[in-house]
Amino acid sequence: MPKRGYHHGNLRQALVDAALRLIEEKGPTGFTLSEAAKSADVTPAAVYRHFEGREDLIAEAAYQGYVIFGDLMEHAYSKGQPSALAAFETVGRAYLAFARKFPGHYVAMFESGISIQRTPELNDVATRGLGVLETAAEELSQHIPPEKRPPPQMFSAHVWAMSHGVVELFARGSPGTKSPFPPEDLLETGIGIYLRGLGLIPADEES
Amino acid sequence: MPKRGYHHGNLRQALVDAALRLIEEKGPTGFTLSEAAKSADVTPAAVYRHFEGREDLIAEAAYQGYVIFGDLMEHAYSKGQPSALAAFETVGRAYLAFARKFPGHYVAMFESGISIQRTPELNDVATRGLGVLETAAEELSQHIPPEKRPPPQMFSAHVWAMSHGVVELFARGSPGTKSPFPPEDLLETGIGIYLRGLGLIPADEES
DNA sequence: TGTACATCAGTGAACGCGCGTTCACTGATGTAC
DNA sequence: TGTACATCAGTGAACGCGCGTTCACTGATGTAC
Repeated sequence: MPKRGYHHGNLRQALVDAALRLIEEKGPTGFTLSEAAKSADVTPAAVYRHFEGREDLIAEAAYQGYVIFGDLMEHAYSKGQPSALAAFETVGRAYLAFARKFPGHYVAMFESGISIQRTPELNDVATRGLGVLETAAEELSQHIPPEKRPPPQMFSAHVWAMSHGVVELFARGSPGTKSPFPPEDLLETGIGIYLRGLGLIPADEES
Repeated sequence: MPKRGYHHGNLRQALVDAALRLIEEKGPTGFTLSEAAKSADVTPAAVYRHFEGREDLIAEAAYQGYVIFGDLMEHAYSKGQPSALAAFETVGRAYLAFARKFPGHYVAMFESGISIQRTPELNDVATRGLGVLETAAEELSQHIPPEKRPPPQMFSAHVWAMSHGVVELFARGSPGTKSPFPPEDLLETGIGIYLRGLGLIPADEES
């Protein structure tokens, strides 16, 4: 353990971590600056040494989430290469994996009300992660028979929507929205059926 | 206008309406009991004549939402009869229509953290609305070639997830998640492709 | 129809609480000589 | 190596605020006779 002296040593990151933990537990609005400070063993006023205020702290948490998200998506994308289909499926799976593994980040990113355009840096990093999904969709799109090829943006919007829906409804402990299926399976089969509808998977082949 | 006397006349419903307006504008946690009371031209304490407290007021808003939701879903279902496919598609469209037309209710129902099991009445009415989706899925499921027939619950979970995802990401004004397509089209095409993947729509037919 | 009275929907003051934010401060740490 | 000093990360007290909730109350409304 780091020596606990008068100076914290890495308070900035400790506050972000505390915020993420709180956001994960109580939702984006259940989190308070004071509680995050307390959780880092520090006075609320100390937060202002490192952040402009409450919003700024959440934004940093979201930022870090987008960085991880972008890395995971890019890694998944390249892992599936050179097959456009494999790359796309791996990216889809990475989306859910991210939401499961980093629920605090996920909430900070997509449910905290933080605008993606808050700063240019935030916008950049967010665009990168979501861009991977769009790139994968675009590439896969080339393989779709032209007569049933939707615009790639629509394509990726569908997949994003289904992924997000599965996360929100079934991957979280929201009461009353339980499903007898694990979210991984739900997303996997859902995307599989969708891709079959696009003619990307033969009708008799399981993804 | 109702005469503004000492007694309000219909304060209970006025409070629910105010709550719905606030929830729609500021999200489920942005809403406060005090503000709802002020918005109904009444002291915060007056709320306690009609509700047990803040939670109870939100729960009533959600309850009323589920009632409308159930009615709309049932109506859509019967309108699509006797074709299982038409019924299903109409129900799907009704889902989005509800979210668009009653955003306050939608948020109160699915994002406020109110448990569906809060009261038996709430549970009943919620189960009814969502049950229609499941029934429609089950029925349509009969027409799916057995070798690619998923369990009906999985089927309806997919559709629910995509619908919810479209609502959350594209039907609301969440900044940064704009799509060049109207949510109606997104959902319509998304479900269409999905159904084609199940072999429910011939490959060359547009829904 | 008029009067006495019970009901009960609202008031208004008060409460304790935790919030985000500010401010002057202190004392540990790092640097210059 | 030792000392003087600047820096700056934290403290702790204070603020004003709006929140949800309680309470004794008041006075309009509805009812019984």
